[in-house]
Amino acid sequence: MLKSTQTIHSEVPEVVVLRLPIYARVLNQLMEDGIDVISSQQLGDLLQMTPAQIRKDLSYFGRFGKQGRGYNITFLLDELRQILGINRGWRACLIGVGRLGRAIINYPGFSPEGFEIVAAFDSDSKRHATMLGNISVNSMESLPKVLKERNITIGIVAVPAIQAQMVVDALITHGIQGILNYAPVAPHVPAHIIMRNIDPVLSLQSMTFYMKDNL
Amino acid sequence: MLKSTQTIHSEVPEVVVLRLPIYARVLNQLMEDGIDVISSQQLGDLLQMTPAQIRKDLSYFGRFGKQGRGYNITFLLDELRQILGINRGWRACLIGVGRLGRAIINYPGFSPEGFEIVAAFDSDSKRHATMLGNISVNSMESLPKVLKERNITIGIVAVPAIQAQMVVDALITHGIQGILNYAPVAPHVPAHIIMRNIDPVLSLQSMTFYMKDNL
DNA sequence: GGTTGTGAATACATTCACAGCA
DNA sequence: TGCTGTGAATGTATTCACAACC
Repeated sequence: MLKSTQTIHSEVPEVVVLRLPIYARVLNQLMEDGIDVISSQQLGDLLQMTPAQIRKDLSYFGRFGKQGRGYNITFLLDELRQILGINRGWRACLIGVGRLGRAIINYPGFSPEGFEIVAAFDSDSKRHATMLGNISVNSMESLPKVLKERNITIGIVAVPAIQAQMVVDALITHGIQGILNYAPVAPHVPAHIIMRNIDPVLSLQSMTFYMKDNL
Repeated sequence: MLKSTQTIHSEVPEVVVLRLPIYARVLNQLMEDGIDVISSQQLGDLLQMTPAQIRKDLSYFGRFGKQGRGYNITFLLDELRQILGINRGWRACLIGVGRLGRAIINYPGFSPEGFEIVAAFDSDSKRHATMLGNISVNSMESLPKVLKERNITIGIVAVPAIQAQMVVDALITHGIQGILNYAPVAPHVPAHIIMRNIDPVLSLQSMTFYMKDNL
């Protein structure tokens, strides 16, 4: 389904990739609102960014708009979902089922977007074989087997900082391709592994820089 | 306690500010490990970044190192904590005490870093006056009064996407300076308000871009 | 020798501005 | 006319490379 005319730049800047899901989300909302077409100007107003940036970002992947008209929302959303790889489901496992891990399993935002947590692991044997919702907690020893059997490609890490590097190494050894890390530390990973860190404390600590002189 | 010789650039790039907490965290770890001095080279190895970037980042705020030796860890950490404003406590409130909000209140990472959630609010009256740990859930109407009384400057938003803009507006109206937003949408805020978004789904969706062609 | 701090150079990201098209 | 797509221009961030210093 490739368009023969489109030019795909070999290297898309990562900042651009980070913005695509934001575009996809707002387009999805617009679609639900029953809107058909939108210009980069209007999109920029909604997202608080310049129309030129939106057009430039999209131009890395193809020519999706119509001059004089704008972008067809359904079409553009579809293209973006394909580009991002979110037009299909992804299977993830959770490592660490303490308070944080249990909160993650109960987070209702993943599954509607196609991210399904289909296995959980913990190093504490007291937690093994207990159930969390409809998945059971496995031992770390069963990691290789379960990852393979269930075709899991994403690991969600919710263990204490001290264990994070070890867990990440194990995940990578057994074929995980992407890691969503909630541990308050940034483990080292080889270049072909893609990792995202969720770290609310770091966010707060960079906020207070701007707040400390007020009042 | 200002050093008279140091030059403080009037505009520090935001990317630099975002990295400072990362430096502070690793320095804290090194201090606990009993290490006294570290070079930008060693720090760069630990953090997977170039020594030049670390030196340049720090140079925005002063001259903290010693040629031929490196940085005294205790001293640098202390300076960074002061620069970031994390050498004192911050009082936050939580808005939205659904599953996500309750997970946030129970998150054990905030308080050791000086961020204390001292009030909670919810628009659902069935939740009012219930207790979460040792704080009670207040009505949205009491927001102005409670924020003022308890000198709260940070708002943590954990409401559904649809309510997020309204809640953020209310927080700003009543004097909140910083917002940590967990809602899967980026509300609009005036320039003087500093907001950080925590959005694991966006993180996953930008991950899959790099994963979709593997295997 | 070893390491910082920093201008200069390079690399990268954003914005401008306009030709081209519906 | 109205808007896209995109080279060129500008603005920002990173890295280099070296004088200054311990």
